[in-house]
Amino acid sequence: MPLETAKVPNLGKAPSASDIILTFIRDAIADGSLDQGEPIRQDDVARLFNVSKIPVREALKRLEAEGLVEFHRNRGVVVTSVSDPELAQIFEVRAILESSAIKLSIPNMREKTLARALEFCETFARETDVARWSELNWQFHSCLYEDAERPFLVSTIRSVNDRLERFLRIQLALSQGKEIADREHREILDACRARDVERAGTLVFEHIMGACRSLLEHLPRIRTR
Amino acid sequence: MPLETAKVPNLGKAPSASDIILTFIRDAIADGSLDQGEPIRQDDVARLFNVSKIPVREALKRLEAEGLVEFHRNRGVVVTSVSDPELAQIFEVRAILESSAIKLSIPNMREKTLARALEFCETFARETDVARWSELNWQFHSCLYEDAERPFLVSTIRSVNDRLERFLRIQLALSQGKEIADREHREILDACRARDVERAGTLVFEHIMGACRSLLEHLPRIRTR
DNA sequence: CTAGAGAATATCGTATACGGTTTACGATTG
DNA sequence: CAATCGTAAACCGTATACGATATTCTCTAG
Repeated sequence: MPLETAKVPNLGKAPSASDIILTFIRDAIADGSLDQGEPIRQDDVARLFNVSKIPVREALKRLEAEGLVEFHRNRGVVVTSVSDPELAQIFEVRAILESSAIKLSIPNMREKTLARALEFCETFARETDVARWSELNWQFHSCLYEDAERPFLVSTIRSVNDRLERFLRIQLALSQGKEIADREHREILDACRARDVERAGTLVFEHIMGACRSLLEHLPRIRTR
Repeated sequence: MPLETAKVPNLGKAPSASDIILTFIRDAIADGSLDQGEPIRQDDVARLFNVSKIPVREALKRLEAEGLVEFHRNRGVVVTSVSDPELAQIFEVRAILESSAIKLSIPNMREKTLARALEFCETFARETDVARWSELNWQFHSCLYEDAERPFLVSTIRSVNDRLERFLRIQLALSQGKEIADREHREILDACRARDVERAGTLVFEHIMGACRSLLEHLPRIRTR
């Protein structure tokens, strides 16, 4: 009598306290509620979740490895500050990886994928809630890389994107930010339809570096470094 | 009276217990003393260092974020297994990033850098201690990317390399592995001297993917996945 | 009123402790 | 004898506790 294995909630994969806290802090950095340079008090977070510091520290250690926070011995954890040149370099790595991904993807790209990408593109264009733009933007991008069948490449891109998330949200919210993104998305899609590998790669590269440029132009940075 | 801030050993960053354990376990995975799939018992490591489990767990959490180990809730931590396709994808990302890095580097490459690279190249060729090959190989590669002045790109390459470290050591130890690497290093160096950006990029890409191929050919993998 | 010493406070890093889950294994039953 | 069950041991995740370090406050000397 095999029990209905399908609909049983999988207890084995229940997230641990540190998993939940990890996601919470990562999101808080992404949406700007934790600004760069801002300290993260372990006891505060622990109290917030009614847990001890230990799962909090474990979550923070993972975020440290992801580059989102920094530990300062005996002084505490702060959200990593990103200087302009660093920001440009992170965008550049993203551009390198994403343009490679789309080049690998196009030769295998199915009609169905093109249709889904168009769908995401239009959902993005229609969405009025600023908070969701970045998420829909990612759906469009990652959809295009799916047929490359390179999960590791995509997850690497994802992790670079995580570092940029807070800035991407700002960039899209800039005047024209979303409109320009939408226009460029459609051009990229056209190149994919035409199976023009080189053009698509170049467009993706420029799409990303363009976002970087407009961000740097509009960010009045008063930071120390 | 600004003291030489550059060369003062930064006491503020004295390594914590978890830092030391992190390096220890990472090295153990790199040199093969911890094989893939092998469990890492928190209490054992703690006893080894005469500390509690807590710094051990924090180190493991960082290694989890680096992709070197996996937590299985209530069952323990194991060294991440890498399937053949995954391995190929990691090598490919490395090839993409390193070929881009050298292309960005060559236009700014100084004579001094070329001289240093040649030095590393020859030290690598002369070295007889298998254990040091991989380290010297990295010195040669990273030296070539220095003039790109892209620290983030180089650190991204470094982190991809960390995932491959255990396999790179195997690859270099294969018959002819080191000799082929040496020959290709010299070709790459020639292209750099000639400032031939495209050729250098292609050579680096092929150098890395070639290592990947020879590794996959010679790895008799009996793993489940 | 200011600079500096010293005490009080906040926060950190880690040890110890413990309940909960998984694993190993011998007992039990069909 | 094989399969299942029950129990004990091993191991994990997290709470509590505490010494160490950093920071802030207070008080005093100049």
